[in-house]
Amino acid sequence: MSATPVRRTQEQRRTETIGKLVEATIESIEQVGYHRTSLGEICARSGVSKGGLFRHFGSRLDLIIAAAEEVAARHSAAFDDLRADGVPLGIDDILAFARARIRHETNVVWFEVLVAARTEPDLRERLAPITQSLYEMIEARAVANFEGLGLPEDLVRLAVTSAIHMFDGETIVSYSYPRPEVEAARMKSAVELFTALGKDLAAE
Amino acid sequence: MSATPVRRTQEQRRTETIGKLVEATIESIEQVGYHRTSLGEICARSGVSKGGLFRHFGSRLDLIIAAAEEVAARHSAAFDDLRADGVPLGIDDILAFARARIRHETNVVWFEVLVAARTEPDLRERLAPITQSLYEMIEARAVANFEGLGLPEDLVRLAVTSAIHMFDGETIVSYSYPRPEVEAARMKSAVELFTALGKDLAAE
DNA sequence: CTACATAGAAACCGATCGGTCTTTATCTTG
DNA sequence: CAAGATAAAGACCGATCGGTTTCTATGTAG
Repeated sequence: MSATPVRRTQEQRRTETIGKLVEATIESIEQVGYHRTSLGEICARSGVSKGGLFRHFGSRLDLIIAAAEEVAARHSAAFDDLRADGVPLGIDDILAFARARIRHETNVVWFEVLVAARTEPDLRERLAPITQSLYEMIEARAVANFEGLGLPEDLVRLAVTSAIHMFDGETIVSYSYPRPEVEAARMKSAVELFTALGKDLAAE
Repeated sequence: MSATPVRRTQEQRRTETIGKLVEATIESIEQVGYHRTSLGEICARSGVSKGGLFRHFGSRLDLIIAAAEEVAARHSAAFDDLRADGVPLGIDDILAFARARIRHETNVVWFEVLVAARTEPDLRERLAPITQSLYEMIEARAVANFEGLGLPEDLVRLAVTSAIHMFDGETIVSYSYPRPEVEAARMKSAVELFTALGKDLAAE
């Protein structure tokens, strides 16, 4: 009957179990939403028992926060891949990247948690710094990308967050009312608009 | 001890109770969110018993849908008030109106339900037509407002929905990460951008 | 190998969920 | 008024929730 008598250190067991729990939490929020992501659901998906769960996380909230941090970290990692060569990107590439990340399955975790945070003070308090540092990271990268082109930094920040918000709203609405043609047209227009805007400002 | 022996017709009792239930549902979603809006919560807020609730609504979902429809109807009514005189509005007024409606407390019901719908097929199916007709109403009004200025209808629709999505995303993020100065600057820039865009297109 | 600490399993708990059922109050109809 | 229909109350139900507790398995240190 064997079983798996693979010998692992305590540290290995610990991090592996934590990893399985966080991954299961992300997947569960993706697939069944924030509120149906119960501890039972997470345990079933991860194959970890409640006892195991509570050894590493003091509450459901702790696990949710860990999942949110992991999602933010993945966004960050995607940025690293994007500008690995250090060559500045065009506005079209940036918008395409932002849109793809926002529409990425992992990002629905962000939407779910963000909306839940509105009415859950504990969650909101702990999510706020994560949200803030995620935006700081994004904006800093955008500013760095356009460095030396004479674009006002504030405007770069405003433009990039505005585009993100637009894709956020579009994505959320598209779950219940998808309009692929309109969404494609929006992407096209956004590229044209922001490109023209960039040229105008750089020309000044 | 009296009580309230006010005589009402069955129709009056019916519509009054339904109204109280829908209103309580909207308030509850606003204040405690979609998922904590339980039947117990709704009954407590409305002063109606579970028996009374289930006389008029076959399930929690039915009541949620009724609340969503009411929220959409209120958006519609706000439009009626806005253009009561029939005079076309400027882009600044339109954006201000859109932003105010999206940030209005009642609209959080829409966000909550929209996000919940992603993972609840029953809700999504029934919310889809409501969402669609709400957008059709909004876009039709926008198109009507700019009639005769030579603006392509598709572009008007695209612009208005894009602005809405941008304010949607901004609003949702602002619950956990409010940035009043950035949000004000965004509004200002949006007005300038869309106004310039409108002039360019009308001039063609 | 022993003693101890950490990791993990699983039964268990009170509270709350959406929904049902039985009973009572109120209104309508003749 | 009486008889029937509709409205509303609230006790009740099984399922599930987050969390606790008890107990076992596994790794670590001497």
